[in-house]
Amino acid sequence: MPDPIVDRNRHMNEVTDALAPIQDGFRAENCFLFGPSGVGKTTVAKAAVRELRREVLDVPYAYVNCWKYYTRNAVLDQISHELVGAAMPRSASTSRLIDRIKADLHGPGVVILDEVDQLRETKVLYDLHDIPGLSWIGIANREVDLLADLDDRITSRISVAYRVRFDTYGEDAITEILSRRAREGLGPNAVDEDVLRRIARLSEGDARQAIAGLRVAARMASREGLAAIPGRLVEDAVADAEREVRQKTISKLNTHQRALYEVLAEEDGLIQKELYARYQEAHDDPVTLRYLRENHLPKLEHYNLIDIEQDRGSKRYHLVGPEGSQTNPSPC
DNA sequence: CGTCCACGGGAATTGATGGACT
DNA sequence: AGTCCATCAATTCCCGTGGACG
Repeated sequence: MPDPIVDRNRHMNEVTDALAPIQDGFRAENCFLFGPSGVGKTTVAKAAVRELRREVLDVPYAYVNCWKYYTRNAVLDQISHELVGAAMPRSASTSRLIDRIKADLHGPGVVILDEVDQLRETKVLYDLHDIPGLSWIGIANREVDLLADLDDRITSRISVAYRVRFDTYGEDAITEILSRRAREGLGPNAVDEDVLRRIARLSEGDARQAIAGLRVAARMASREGLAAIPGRLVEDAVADAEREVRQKTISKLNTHQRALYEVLAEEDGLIQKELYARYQEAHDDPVTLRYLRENHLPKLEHYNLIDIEQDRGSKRYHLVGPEGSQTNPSPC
């Protein structure tokens, strides 16, 4: 993790400003970071908190990924664990968790809510607001998603003083990011500036993807016994990196999601009803359509494994990704 | 219109688990 | 130790809404 974050000074300053009141012992301003993936939102949020903790020792903080912990209870549970570390019996009631956090928190504290737009129960934002001293940094892809979901009662009580927009990284910035990584991880001359630039260009502003590409390229080169990364590996490396990420995602799917995925692998472009019918045959313990719609389908979409095309009254589901993807028959 | 499709709110059910009560 | 109660997450059931289409 590089210390000065490439090209994010302005963003860093805004978040730092939002947190500034903590240095005087007050509650910080809530702030909200949004922008596409791989542009450094999470990195900036964490760095800002780290910097704050350097100034004001022991400011309690917690990091919660709302994609993973999406219920009110799960979020609060996670916070109570991280904020003070004290273990609480699992499955404590929400109100007890809140009391617990209130009791443990003396003075200001910060919570980073990553992927806030994935929260199912936005009420939790209100809960947090109700805890003296606590403030949050919300992270999401698009601003509208969060605001649309909050109901009025909540919106009117919670103020978000800072909204920080992250734009896509340009090629230069990505190249610079890669260059630092390469220098620190691979030595001073392992990679040509030119090669880095090509990796950057292929990863469309997504730093995470670019870094993965660099890693794969380095691995390929060292496997060939080379000290530097030759340009000819770039295309393959980036494609491989994408495939790797994808494969990893697929391996994490549960049986329902996998069944859906496999149905689509056989027959692409089904509408919801058809997809559900096929899924029911493919899975020996199928869940309801309602539930699929609420959970598994959005999940697959979020993982960027499927693509949904609006086709008049219905929706067509497609697999996303490199054509000619080999179906990997290895059972896990 | 009537129908098909999809969406999503909300109530109800089930099962696990921890705590209180006896 | 045994019983009962509360809470939570996961899941299902029921259903009104709304767009598109013939």
